[in-house]
Amino acid sequence: MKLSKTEEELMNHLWGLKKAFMKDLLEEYAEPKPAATTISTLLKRMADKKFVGYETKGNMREYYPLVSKDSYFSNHINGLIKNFFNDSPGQFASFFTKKTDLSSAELEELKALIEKQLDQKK
Amino acid sequence: MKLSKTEEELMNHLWGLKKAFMKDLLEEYAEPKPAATTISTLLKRMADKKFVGYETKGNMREYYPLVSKDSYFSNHINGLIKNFFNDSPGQFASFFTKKTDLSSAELEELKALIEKQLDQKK
DNA sequence: AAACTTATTCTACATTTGTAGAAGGTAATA
DNA sequence: TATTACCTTCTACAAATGTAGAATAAGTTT
Repeated sequence: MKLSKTEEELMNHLWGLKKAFMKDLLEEYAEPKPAATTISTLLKRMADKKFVGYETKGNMREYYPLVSKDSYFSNHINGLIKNFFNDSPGQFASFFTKKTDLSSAELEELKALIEKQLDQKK
Repeated sequence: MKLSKTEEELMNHLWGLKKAFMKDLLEEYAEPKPAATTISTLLKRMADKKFVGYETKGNMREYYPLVSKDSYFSNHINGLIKNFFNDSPGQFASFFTKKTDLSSAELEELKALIEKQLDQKK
């Protein structure tokens, strides 16, 4: 099961807030905000799909993610890589660094990260 | 406008072949292959969306991509980055290298690539 | 207790997506 | 030229998606 595009957007807000009432989530949206019922519908669908859980507090619910952003993304990206880059993360990585505009600072940071990973491999 | 998941899959085959008749595309699929009409429907929708063009040859068409895989992906990835990583490619990159399992060789390659990019920035 | 606020569920509906049969066209072939 | 092989378009339809009004429920305030 997967989230749709708009559900992903909402999920992302929820990841940011960690825990939130419907009202809080609605606030995250830029104008023009969607109708509150729209958010509710999405939350219900996401709860049905087991992507969010909630605790009932009075007449409302405090929602929280049931999957971490990290694990959600690993799948997501791996699917992408599988589909478009012959299942080769390396191919994807090189495409990525070539096609996105990273600043020098970001490149340095990334380089350091890679060196650290190389170290750990030994 | 965007391609749907299945359209993307078909597009990916087309990128691989560069030019192809419906028959050729159908062959790319693993068993159980979809119905030929299904592929035709998708091709028509993709043509309507201006993602593929074609040359008529007799009673059939030779299809070809109207957008390169590279540019399609830049958008795709940038959307992803915008949505989930605060619009920060660096954040995404570090997430990526941490979460995917790159081999030492791939890491080395990536490091070299980054160094080259750093050089060019000067 | 009445009125108000706010959230949730039900219902609804237009679009998009995934699939494919039926019908109709052209080129090659028997 | 009748048949065969393919292809494309038309039509269809179920499921998923994007949105949101109406109805309902439960605290909150007056």
